[in-house]
Amino acid sequence: MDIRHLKCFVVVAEELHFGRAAARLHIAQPAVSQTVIGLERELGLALFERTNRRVELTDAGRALLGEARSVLDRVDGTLALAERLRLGTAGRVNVAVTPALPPTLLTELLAVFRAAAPDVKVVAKSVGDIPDPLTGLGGRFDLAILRGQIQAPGIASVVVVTEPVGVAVPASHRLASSESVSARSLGGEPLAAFPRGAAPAEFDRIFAVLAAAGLDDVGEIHESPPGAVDASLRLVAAGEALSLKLRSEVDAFGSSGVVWLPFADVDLSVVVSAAWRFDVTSPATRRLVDALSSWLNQRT
Amino acid sequence: MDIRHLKCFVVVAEELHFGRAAARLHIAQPAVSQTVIGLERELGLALFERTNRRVELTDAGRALLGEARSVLDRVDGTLALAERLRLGTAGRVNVAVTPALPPTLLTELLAVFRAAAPDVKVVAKSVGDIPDPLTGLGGRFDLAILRGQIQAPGIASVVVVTEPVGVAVPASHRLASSESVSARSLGGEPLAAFPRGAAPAEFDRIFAVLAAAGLDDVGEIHESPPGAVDASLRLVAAGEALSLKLRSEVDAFGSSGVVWLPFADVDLSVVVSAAWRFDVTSPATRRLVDALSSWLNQRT
DNA sequence: TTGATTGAGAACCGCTGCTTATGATCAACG
DNA sequence: CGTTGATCATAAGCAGCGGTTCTCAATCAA
Repeated sequence: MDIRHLKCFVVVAEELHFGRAAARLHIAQPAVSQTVIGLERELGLALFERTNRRVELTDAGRALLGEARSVLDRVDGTLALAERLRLGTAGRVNVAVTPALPPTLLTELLAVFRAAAPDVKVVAKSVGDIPDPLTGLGGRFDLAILRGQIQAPGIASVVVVTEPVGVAVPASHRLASSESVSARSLGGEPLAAFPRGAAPAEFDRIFAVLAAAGLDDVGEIHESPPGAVDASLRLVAAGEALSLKLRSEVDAFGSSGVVWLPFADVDLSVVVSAAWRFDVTSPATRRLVDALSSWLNQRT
Repeated sequence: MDIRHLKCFVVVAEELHFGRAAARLHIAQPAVSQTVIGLERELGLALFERTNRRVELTDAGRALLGEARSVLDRVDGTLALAERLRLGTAGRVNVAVTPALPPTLLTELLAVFRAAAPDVKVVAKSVGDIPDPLTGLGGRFDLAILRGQIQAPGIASVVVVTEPVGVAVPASHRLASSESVSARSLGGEPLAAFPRGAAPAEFDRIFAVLAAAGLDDVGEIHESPPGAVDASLRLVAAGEALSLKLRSEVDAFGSSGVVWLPFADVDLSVVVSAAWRFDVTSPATRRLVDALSSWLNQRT
């Protein structure tokens, strides 16, 4: 049995006329006869009762018509799904996400993706601070949202947002009333930060910049798990430490015992970018990237 | 796209190995490659990611696998239904039924049919007293349950039950205490009966037999619609008339003001038979007929 | 490097499914 | 009652497709 057989059967059943059925199928009438006869032979059942003047469904034909239609419906469904997969309006995109992004960014991005392609299943997976998740993890990811920018052959990327790092200060602290702080003024203050081992390059870059701006005596460092922004900020709120943070991270922190101050003399910006393999991208990924870039343009 | 394509796709997806898939499909390996490639071309999607050492489903392949399986399931369902239709364990049988059968007979027969073939839809339709519903109504019926026996070429029949006609008498009537009645003793009594026009041959046969046995002055006749046994019996219960009835009809009549008496001198038996076209019978009809005859044999 | 494994490509061939032409049958109609 | 038209089935021919076998290319293990 074949889809061709079923299609032929269904159309003849609808027309009850071999000639018209043939016209609808864009084939000649004898082909229709042959196909129906072939199906009847294979099933061992008469599907139609033909007089030379009228064609009628047999009871068996009536019973099988529904089944045949459901097969064809499923086939159409399959083709439709293939179409959507091809166009990128359906599918699955695996997104690698680094922790410690601006707190609302991921949900914003997911909303953008959902709006652009509701039937695309976006699976965001938090990865450690891997230099290049796209190629590094056996290519299991289609898209990556990272801090910094990837420099690798075949990898395209776009900056999603860039936000300056400042200092989270307890409301009771002597610096809390300032407009901004200098690097040097952090001297001797206890700091809450992620452990150096979690992202040595980032860690060293930050303190190199601060040192260059005059911070020579770094105070004690309270380590919190990477990505655990709240843990650091609770220490700050308790007056136990200062912490390098994004303004949005402080804003998102519920309790109000913390003040965010920009640096006056150094620029510690966090750049968040999206990256994907430029050569091999699934249609769904391509569509998400397009949605992302048009969202960025529109937001200027 | 073709069922062959889908089957091939599903098997390869299950085996993740073209050679083994070919073995399961009982074809050579290149045919499997060609078929899968053909499907991928048609859909415009890569379904598998092949290294020479490993075969994996792509995301698109994973998404389509379920669809493909559901198509194949429906196809299997269709073939299974065809099989059952061929064997007669599924289908539809149109049964022509004459009114005025013994009251419980039809439900008994339907129960027998249901037990023999639960998935066969038995549609009983009451027809007037047509001499031969099998051929007379454009052959729309597969089976007929009738009074009397059909004598027609190509029609097979079997007697289902035969039951004597007696007289339903009001409990207060002078005859009510008799063991039986003679034809002559009905002389002058008002009778409740179906109108002669409903079945002239039957009507005339009955009264000819009664006349031959000595009934020469038939009383007034109250007509009830054919098949309206209760209407006649209510007249009897009210003492307004006698009525020719089957014992089972009187037994089935709820109220108890009616007595059934057999005839002492005439034999007015109702024969109920099932009839079907001997040459063209659908498998389901054949199965029901078989069930009926084995039920009759077993009931001896 | 060598051998084994595995998927893809090439060449061939028979079956199948489409075509056109024709036949058979029945209803409608003059 | 023969004729005509409509309709489905059959016949014969041809092209394409799906299968085969043989072979190659790439990769991994030894």
